[in-house]
Amino acid sequence: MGEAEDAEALQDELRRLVQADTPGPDLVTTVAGLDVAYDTDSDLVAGAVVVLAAPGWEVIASATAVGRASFPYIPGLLSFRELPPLLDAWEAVLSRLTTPPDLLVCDGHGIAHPRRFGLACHLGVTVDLPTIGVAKTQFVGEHSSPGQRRGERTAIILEGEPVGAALRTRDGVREVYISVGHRTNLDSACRWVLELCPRYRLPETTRSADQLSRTALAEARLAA
DNA sequence: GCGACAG
DNA sequence: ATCTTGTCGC
Repeated sequence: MGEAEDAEALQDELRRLVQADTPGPDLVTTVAGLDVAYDTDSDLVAGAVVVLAAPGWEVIASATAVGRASFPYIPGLLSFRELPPLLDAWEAVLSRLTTPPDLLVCDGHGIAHPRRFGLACHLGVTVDLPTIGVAKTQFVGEHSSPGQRRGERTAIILEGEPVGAALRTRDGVREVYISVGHRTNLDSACRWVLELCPRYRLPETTRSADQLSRTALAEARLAA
């Protein structure tokens, strides 16, 4: 059995641990954003985690982790490539906080995945906190085009099941793709994403984590 | 078999 | 993912 087959089998096992929602009032005061940057001509990777606080989304904590890519990019197995650097950065940022973030926003999909276990699900069951996936491009399923106004959305359907939403975060911009990761629901996910997009198409968490991971990678290249 | 395919 | 600043268009 190859690495890919092992990884797929693990996804089918871990999928059982995904929880649909966290009961109780969904107060969100801090949100984490996570991203990974890759070097063009080496296996250097940099994971970054930023923590933003409502309502202004200022960065209250952040951490990065530089390492070597240990798994290739294979559609459907992205989490096996990105989780190592993300978890390293996650541990670092947790040590700088007194309270864990209320929500983690991932760059990629959650259950909108061939085996219903994308990056957001894998990260969620690993840290056991609410996670959502916010992807810039579609991966699986079909959906109609949502209206051109901010907040409009359509369902992403995979094999007859709703697995996410194509959400317009700003008037007239291309939609983003939202799906549940762990311990949350699609309505809450879309609401949080809209709050995180007061000005741009992508959530402030995504923008901030993306920028931090790139600068961390650039610094690592100089040192190496 | 062929093409598509998150980041 | 990555190559990359200013610039064309609404």
